[in-house]
Amino acid sequence: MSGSRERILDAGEQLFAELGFDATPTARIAELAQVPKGLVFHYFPRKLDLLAALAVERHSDLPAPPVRPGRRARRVELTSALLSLAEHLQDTQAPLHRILLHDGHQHPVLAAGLDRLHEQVTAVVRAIIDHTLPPPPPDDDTREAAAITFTAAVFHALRHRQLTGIGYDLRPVAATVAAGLAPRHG
Amino acid sequence: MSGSRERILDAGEQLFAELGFDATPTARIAELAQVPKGLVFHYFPRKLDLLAALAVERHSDLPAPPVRPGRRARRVELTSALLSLAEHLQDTQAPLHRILLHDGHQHPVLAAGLDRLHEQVTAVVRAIIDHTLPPPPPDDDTREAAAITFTAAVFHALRHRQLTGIGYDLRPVAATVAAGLAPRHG
Amino acid sequence: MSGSRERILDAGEQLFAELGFDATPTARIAELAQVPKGLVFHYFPRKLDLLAALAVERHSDLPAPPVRPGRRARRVELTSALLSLAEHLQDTQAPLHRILLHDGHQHPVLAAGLDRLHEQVTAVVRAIIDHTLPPPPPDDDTREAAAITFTAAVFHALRHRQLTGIGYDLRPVAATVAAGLAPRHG
Amino acid sequence: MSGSRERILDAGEQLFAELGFDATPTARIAELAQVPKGLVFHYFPRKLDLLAALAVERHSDLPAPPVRPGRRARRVELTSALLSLAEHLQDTQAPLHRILLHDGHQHPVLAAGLDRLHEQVTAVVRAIIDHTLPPPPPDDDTREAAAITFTAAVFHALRHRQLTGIGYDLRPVAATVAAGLAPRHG
DNA sequence: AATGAATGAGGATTCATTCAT
DNA sequence: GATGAATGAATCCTCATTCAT
Repeated sequence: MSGSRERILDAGEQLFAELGFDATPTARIAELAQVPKGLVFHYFPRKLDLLAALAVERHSDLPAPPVRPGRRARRVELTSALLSLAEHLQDTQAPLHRILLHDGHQHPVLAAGLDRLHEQVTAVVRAIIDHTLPPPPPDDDTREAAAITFTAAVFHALRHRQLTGIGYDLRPVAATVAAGLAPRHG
Repeated sequence: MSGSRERILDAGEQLFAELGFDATPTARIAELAQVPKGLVFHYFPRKLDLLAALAVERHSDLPAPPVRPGRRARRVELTSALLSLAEHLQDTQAPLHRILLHDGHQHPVLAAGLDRLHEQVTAVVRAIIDHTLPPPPPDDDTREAAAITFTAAVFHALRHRQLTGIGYDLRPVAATVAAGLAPRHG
Repeated sequence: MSGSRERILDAGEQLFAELGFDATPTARIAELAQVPKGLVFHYFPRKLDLLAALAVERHSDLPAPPVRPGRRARRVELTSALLSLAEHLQDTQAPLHRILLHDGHQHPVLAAGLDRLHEQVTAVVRAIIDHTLPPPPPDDDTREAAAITFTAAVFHALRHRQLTGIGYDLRPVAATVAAGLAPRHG
Repeated sequence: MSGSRERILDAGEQLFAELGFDATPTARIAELAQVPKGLVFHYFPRKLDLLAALAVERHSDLPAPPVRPGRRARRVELTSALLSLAEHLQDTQAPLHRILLHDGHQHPVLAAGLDRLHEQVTAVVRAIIDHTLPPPPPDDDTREAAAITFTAAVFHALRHRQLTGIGYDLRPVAATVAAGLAPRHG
């Protein structure tokens, strides 16, 4: 059993998330993983292979949307549910997410992981809409457009935080999306 | 007259946009600028100073929104105006914008430039709303929320294109934003 | 039964001939031999031991000279017989020969193998002279000198091909050697 | 004026000749040249560029054939002149010659240098024949064949010495070549 | 201001070899 | 005998930065 390989993946995940792929020396990964430098290359012939392995082996499904099903929802709850999803993502900041957002261009597998994450967030947003929007339900296109809109903004917020260290206020976005889902005049 | 300094800035702008800050050797900047390597450090003691100088000296105001004022606008034109703004930004891809999006974390001045760009885009979106949304005008908060929402999505689209090389479809976003601006039931 | 050992020798022979001793990683030998890396070192504690083993175990006698004994030969056949020997050697290019020519300095056993090969070629050339040179027979020294001369040139041709990939034209050499064997004025 | 560059070339020439290209660490070149490691790469971005530069900048014309023109020559002098050329080459062993013989395959420029050297040696041999062979002069083809034969053997002798450290006896070769140049029976 | 030689600290990667199982 | 994880020294090369002129 090779705990070393996992420790290397752990170390890579942590350091790539923290410093970025290019700025992380393999020596430091080995150090953090407490393995000799050569072992990193035993498992991952090139540094890039470690990055790719992370994208493949360390993806995790997004936690289920934090809504209480079966409860009668009101409009105001849509925005707060959306915001709590966003906050959750910003606070959690899964290391892999940071990596994908920062180094998604380094390898096709990373870009794929980014798309996957995008789709996952959209799915959760979709679910939130379905569970919290009071009837009548929106038509499919409207709902999808709303989900995509919020997802794009969430990604921007994550990236913004990564670049500046400051959270991005998504309340206006949640409000706009909620408004876009409201029934309109004929 | 020191055309050299400008040529160095030009070269840095181009290469940082293309390769990223870290991946651009100063030697290559000197080469592209056709100046000796030492001169780069004469004007910009550290590589980072060149990057910062770019953010300070090479920002440009966003072109005026491509709408014809004084013309009676209809709802459909709001989304198309928003989309043409987004397309314009994606197509133009000012080098400095690429730099800000990719390396905004390298220096406070860059983060500031990013905020500035954000505000500029929001201003243009605001103007588009004002010029193309048929009466009655939305209240200020609603308009602002819509502007912020579209701006966030535009930034995500720019970054998405930078990472994957593929344009991001903002039509659903424009539709949602437009819907969020429509008058609703009491 | 340890077919593994033979497969390792096969792989080493092929790769050393192709890439040279220094440029051949043991890992690649193991891979080609389809054995685990550790097994290579089980049989051959040092990489050099594998090379030496090749020189000892993989030498083969040169094929008999391609002449039909008992047949009346004419002068012209001497040069063509010499050339066909040379061509045969250049075309065959036994892996071990390539190894000896390229890495003869790595180990005394290799140098010995090189001498052995030299002697074998000389013997064949000697035989060709004996079988194809019309009477009167040359004196021993003359014949030996001719054999040595052609052998040296053959080795140069083999090495030339190894370095440049281009065959070396030995026709002038064969002609000179044949002329040197011809009876002269008192 | 950069004496450093020349010192690096000197060091490379010496060490490549002594140890071979692959077995010579650039660090050791820098050390011998008494320059910092980085300077080697300043002048020769890749190790191979240094090797190629040697082939281009360090070739030297072969010294004029050690014959005294205008003097009446006898047959015996042909063989001794050829041998003294060979001995001269074996003793001198210009570093570049060792490099070409050992690493001629590393770069096209080296292969070209090898051809050049071959041609130079042939030219000298040709000149020796012309100056020492008593009349009647041989026809052109015969002379050329003799020159090529001796050249091939000289190269073999040089390589033999490089591999084994032992000089190769070219007397039989010289004798054969001389015999091949002698006038024959019709 | 201008120049390019000089410097040396990394940094990725290779690879023979060892060793516990 | 067989296995592949483990080891770490060695090596090529990169690059920001300094500095003498």
